[in-house]
Amino acid sequence: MSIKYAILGLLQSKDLHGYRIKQLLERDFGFMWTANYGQIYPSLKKLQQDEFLTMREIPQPASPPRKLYSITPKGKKEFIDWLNSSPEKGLMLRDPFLLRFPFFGFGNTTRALEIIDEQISLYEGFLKARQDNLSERRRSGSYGRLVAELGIELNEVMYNWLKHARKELSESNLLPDEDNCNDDEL
Amino acid sequence: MSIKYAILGLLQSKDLHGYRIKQLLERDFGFMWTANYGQIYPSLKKLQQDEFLTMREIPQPASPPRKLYSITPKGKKEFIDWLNSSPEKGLMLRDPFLLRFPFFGFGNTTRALEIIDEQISLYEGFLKARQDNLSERRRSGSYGRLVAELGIELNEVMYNWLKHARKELSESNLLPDEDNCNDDEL
DNA sequence: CCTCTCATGTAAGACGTTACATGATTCA
DNA sequence: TGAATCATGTAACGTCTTACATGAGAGG
Repeated sequence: MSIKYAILGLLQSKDLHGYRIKQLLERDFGFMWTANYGQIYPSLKKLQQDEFLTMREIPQPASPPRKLYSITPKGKKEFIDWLNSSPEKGLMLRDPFLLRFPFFGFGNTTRALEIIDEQISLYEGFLKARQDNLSERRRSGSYGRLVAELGIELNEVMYNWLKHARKELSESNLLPDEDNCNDDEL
Repeated sequence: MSIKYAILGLLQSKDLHGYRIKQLLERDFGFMWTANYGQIYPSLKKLQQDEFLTMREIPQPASPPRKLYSITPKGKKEFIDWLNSSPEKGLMLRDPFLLRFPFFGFGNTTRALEIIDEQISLYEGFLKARQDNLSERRRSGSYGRLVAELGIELNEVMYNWLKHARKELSESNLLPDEDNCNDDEL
C-alpha cells in the first residue's frame, strides 16, 4: 500500500476531501502514480477506521456534501514512521509502448512508424503540460518542485529517444527481424 | 494483460520454457517490467488452453522436465494484431522513493540524506548492470538494444538528479516545510 | 440539448506479489 | 555445511482498473 501514505502526506498540511485528493495526486504525482476513485474512497474509509483520520461533512449547495478528512496524531506518527523507513528497491517504468517496441521487427514498418508518431505527439503534450504545471508553482525551493523538474527531464529524454528511434527506423537502420532476439544459448 | 504479449513476443523466434522466459524478461524488460513465476506459469497454461501455444516436455537429468512452449499460427495472429493496435496512453514511473521525496520536508533532514545516499548507490548499481548488459549484446541495430540504451539514459538522469537533490538538501536550499505543499485554494 | 465539473461511492474482475513446496546438483 | 542454480508450480493476499450509479449547475 502506498496510496495510503500519499494520502497521509497530503493531509499533513491541509484537510482535504477525496475528490480534491485525486486532483492533487494527479498534479503532483501524476507522472508516476495514477489515482482513481476506486482506490481513494475505500482507502479514506479504511484510514478512518484505523483512526489515522477523522472526517466531518461539509454540506455543499449543488453536490453531495464534502467529506473533509483531517489527520490524527496517530496518523501523523504512522506517516513519520513510514517517512523514516527505507524505501523498497523500486524503479519501474511502465509504458505499454516500450513493451511493444522491441518487437516491431516482427511487424510492418509503416505501421510501426505511425505508432511512433502517435507516441511522439503524446509525449509532446505531456511535456507541455508539465512545463505549464511547473511554471505555475510558486515556491522554488520545494521538494515537490524538484520532483516535477525530474519529471520534465525524463519526459525530454523519452521524447528525444522517440525521435531518434523514428529516424533509425525510417532510415532502415533497424533490421526486420525474423530472429533478432539475441539469445545466448540456453 | 501485457505479460501475455511479452510471452507471445519472445516465443516468436524461439521455443522457450517458463524459467527461461523469466530470465529473458528480466534481461530485456527488467527496467520496466518485473515478471514472477506466479504470473508466468499460470499465463503459459492459459495461453496453451486458448491454443496460442503448444507444449512438449523435455526430460532433464537433475530438475523437473522442461516444458517447452511453441507459438501456434493462432498465437502469431493474436500477437501481430496486438502489435498493430495502438498502445494505451501510458508512461508510469513508479519508484517508491520518488513518492516519498516530496514529503521529506516533514521529516528529519539527516535521515532524508541517508535515504538519498542509499538511493544513489542503488542507482549506481542499476546503471552498471545495464551498461554491462548492453555491452554484451551482439547486434547493434536491434530494437531491443535501442530500448536498453533508453534505459541507461533514464537511469543516468535519475542518478544525476539524485546527486543534485542531495546537494540542494545538504546546502539547506530546501525549506523544512510545515506548509510547503503549494495548494491553490479549493 | 449536451457535455463538463463537482462530489460521492460500489462491485467485479484483472493483475501482481509473496511465500511456500519439491528436489537434484554445483561451488565455496 | 550451506547457498545458489535449475525447474516446476500453487494459494493467499494485495493492489488497481473499469464500469456503473446518482444528481445539480454552468456554459457552449
